[in-house]
Amino acid sequence: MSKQDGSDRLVSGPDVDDSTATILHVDLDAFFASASLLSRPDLVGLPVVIGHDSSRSVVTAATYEARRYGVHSAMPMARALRLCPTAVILEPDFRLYSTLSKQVMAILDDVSPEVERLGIDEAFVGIAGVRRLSGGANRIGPAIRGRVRAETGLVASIGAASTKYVAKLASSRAKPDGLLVVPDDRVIQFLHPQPVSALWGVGPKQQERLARYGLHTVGDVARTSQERLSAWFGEATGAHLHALAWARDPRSVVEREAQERGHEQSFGHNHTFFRDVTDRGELQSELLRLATGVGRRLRDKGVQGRTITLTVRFHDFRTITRSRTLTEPTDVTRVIVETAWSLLDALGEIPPVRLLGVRASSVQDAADHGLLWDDSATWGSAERAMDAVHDRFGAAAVAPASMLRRERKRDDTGPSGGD
DNA sequence: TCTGGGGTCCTAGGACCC
DNA sequence: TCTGGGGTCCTAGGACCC
Repeated sequence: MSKQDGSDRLVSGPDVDDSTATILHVDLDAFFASASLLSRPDLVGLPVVIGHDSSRSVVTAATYEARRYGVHSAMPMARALRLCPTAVILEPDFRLYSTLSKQVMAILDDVSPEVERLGIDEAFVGIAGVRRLSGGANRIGPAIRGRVRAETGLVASIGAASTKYVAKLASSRAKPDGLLVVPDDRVIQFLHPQPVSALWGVGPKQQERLARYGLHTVGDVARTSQERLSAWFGEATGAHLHALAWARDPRSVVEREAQERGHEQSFGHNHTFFRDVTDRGELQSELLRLATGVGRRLRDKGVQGRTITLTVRFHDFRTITRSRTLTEPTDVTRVIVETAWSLLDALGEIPPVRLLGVRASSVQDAADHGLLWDDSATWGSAERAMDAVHDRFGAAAVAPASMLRRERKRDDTGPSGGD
């Protein structure tokens, strides 16, 4: 993939043939960092890193100035600071990001009815249906970039092609602050020289495996038969790699399952402790806190999960999961936390714990359990009542007693007090 | 270098049923 | 008596993406 610091930036001129480029991929440049700098103009031009200033934190986002030092997202904060000691660290402000994201998406909705959001800072826009009225990528692209800049102060880069995959790849090469239109007759020459990591789904591990077979570029993969790729990497992966290497990507815009379903397939929370934890009670109360968040989100969405998964990461980063599929799907915190507790109990003696997680999956629309008069139904209505109070008076108003105790304890130490 | 938190998808093995 | 093959569900782990 691109080097993320803009050093291999590629943009197209106004005369490139845009007749086949029916899909745009719009991606905000260094979104969290740029957004945070809107209220800190004094920091513009300096290396700025978004994240928590604590030893177990990682970089959430970095400005291009910081990236030039080798800093990138997901990098441990300690390492980032070693690479770039002058970096300014800013706490993320997700409320601000969400507001700005909605503004940008609204601009895209203005451009075309075919907009598919991908996370908070990117989207596909299908423009086949609007090109008669609004022109092709060469006109719409700059128009979107201009509006985003004027109305939000943010910078968007845009890739355009006939497939989602190539459009997304093009936007990453156009960064920062660029537009790259890739016509169909130039797709192969654009695609094949790129490293295999440019293939969607190829990360560090897969890259290593491909290298062992002498495959280093997308072209190398393209010239390998699908049968051979499937034999080496498995049926699905082989077919996937071969298709992408020839720029075959049949997905249309707004064909995303979650978007059609209206909700995610799973809901989970996890938490990394500031220091490793051995105390059973502390583990249990953290599970309660996590399960409370999960239950709340299920009820908010009107869905229920049938499989509860506990994740435990030990001090040495070894990570295990244990799951249980319930006979009935649930949105009841009590049921979720008791399942998580029993999964934890079943582990017996365990090493010090670094992270705990709780996730509900096999999610379906909430069933009508009105006829069920068991404990969980009682708990369910109690929790719904609590949700309502929560909505009116805020999080502190209602919480299980053991959580309140825990929150007080947290306030005592403070989030960075431990390190 | 010492690794966040939100997710998705794939693989593989075992249980179970027909 | 010892045995096949397909399908589905569940569990665990892991890679990957943003």
